[in-house]
Amino acid sequence: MVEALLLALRARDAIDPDEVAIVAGLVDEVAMVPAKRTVLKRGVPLSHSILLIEGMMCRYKDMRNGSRQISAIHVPGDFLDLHGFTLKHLDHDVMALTAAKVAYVPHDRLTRMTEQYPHLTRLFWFLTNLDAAMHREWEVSLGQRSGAARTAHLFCELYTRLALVGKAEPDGFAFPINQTELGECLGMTSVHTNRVLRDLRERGLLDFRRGVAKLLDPEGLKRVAEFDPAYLYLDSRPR
Amino acid sequence: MVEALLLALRARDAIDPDEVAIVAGLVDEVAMVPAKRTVLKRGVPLSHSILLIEGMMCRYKDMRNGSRQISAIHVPGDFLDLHGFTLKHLDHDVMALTAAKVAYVPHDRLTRMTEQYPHLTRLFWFLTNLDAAMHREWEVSLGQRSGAARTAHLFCELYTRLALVGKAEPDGFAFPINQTELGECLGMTSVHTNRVLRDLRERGLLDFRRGVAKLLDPEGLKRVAEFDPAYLYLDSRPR
DNA sequence: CGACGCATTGACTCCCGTCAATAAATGTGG
DNA sequence: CCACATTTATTGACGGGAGTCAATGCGTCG
Repeated sequence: MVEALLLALRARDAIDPDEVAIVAGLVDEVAMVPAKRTVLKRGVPLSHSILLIEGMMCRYKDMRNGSRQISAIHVPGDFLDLHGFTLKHLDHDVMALTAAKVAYVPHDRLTRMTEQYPHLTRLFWFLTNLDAAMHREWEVSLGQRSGAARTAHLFCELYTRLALVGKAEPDGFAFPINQTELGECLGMTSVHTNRVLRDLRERGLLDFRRGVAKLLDPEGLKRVAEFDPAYLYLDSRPR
Repeated sequence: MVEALLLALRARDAIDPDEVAIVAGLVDEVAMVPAKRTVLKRGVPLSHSILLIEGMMCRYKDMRNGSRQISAIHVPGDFLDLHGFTLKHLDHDVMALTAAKVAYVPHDRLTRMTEQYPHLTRLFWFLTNLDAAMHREWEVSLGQRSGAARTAHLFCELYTRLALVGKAEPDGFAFPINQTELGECLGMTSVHTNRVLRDLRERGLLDFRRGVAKLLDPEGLKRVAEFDPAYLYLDSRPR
């Protein structure tokens, strides 16, 4: 159940067998979620956090005019709302992009973890700081990168993160999202997203169609994106 | 020394006197920093976190073409790099916008805090989650808001945060930043920033000149910005 | 007083949004 | 398996917000 989470943690620090058991013991129930379902609404008091086991989800905020900004994409092994443990309610919504499987982690178990297991506490704290690091990189994308570079960057990031939990193919990955939603990640309209995707395809960099991403030229894509995975903290060291 | 931090914490949860002493005891040395100085460089191993006592700073990332994105502004009471405690090195730089006063908090003291004081640990964890919430709101600004709305939003946010630590006047606040740097927060060039500021001034919403921001029409500014302070979590409750 | 940083403005360009039409893919019921 | 509806992708035409380049003005300070 927590295998993907352990892969993510082990990429950042050593986890001993006791800790594996404790992490596994955090999970209460497991549930299935249909695609497109909003699973967390802003402002609602929280009593548990949700670990994504299978599928993909996203965090987003809606504007009054109907537009939407997606602020993060979630892959298996990610918590959707570990930050909700200390925030107590969210400032954003979370929605399933695909049918998904999730595990519930009651906040009282996390509280107990903070009382008894400081190293795991720091690791979980690290996970929320990693979320923030990704948010910062998205700020850079939205503020400074061109449409094409920002699109390329998103695909580089997702490839890296999915590969870490064994969900990527050698040349690409499944990314079941439409162009409207992709545009909502990138701060672009679906029309412009479509044009950017055509441009990247014609340049032999990326082919994204029908929910499948093929990295035609990974190195070229990284170059266009100015992608440096340092912000993903893929170095195992004591935390 | 830690008064502003305590103001920020008390706005979010009750702090008992023992905890005040522990927080005060986290601080090691205090230092002055001249304006424009980069105080933290990405990638450098960290052994302490830095609390901002006086002045303003920012987090930023530089692009290869010389452009820069500022991803956060810091006010007194903010940690510049509390996330560095678990990340161990930063993914961004931090620079002083003004002359500033900072306090060093050794990581080993924070580690001891995680071992002995779970409630304070959760509060400090909360602070980093608050950073992430602000990053998310900036993503929304950069992705969805127009230049004028995003500028208005930034000033609304800063007014709220500065007022919380007693650094705002009734009708505005000191914000010692030039239009180039302001543009780097907003993902715009300095030229366009200038035009947006003129527009907001002519509309009677905001007057920002020579490092001083006057909110001419706070309600109108909030309306233009679609500013909802919920993401700043200004509700005191057990964490 | 002169140098420098910063602010302001104009002219021009272009990336990207808007509006709209059409095609292609997907789903659904009979 | 077909007919139809719905969603999604694609493309064109047009306009506007924001970038670029460049000139000028202004405030500060050694």
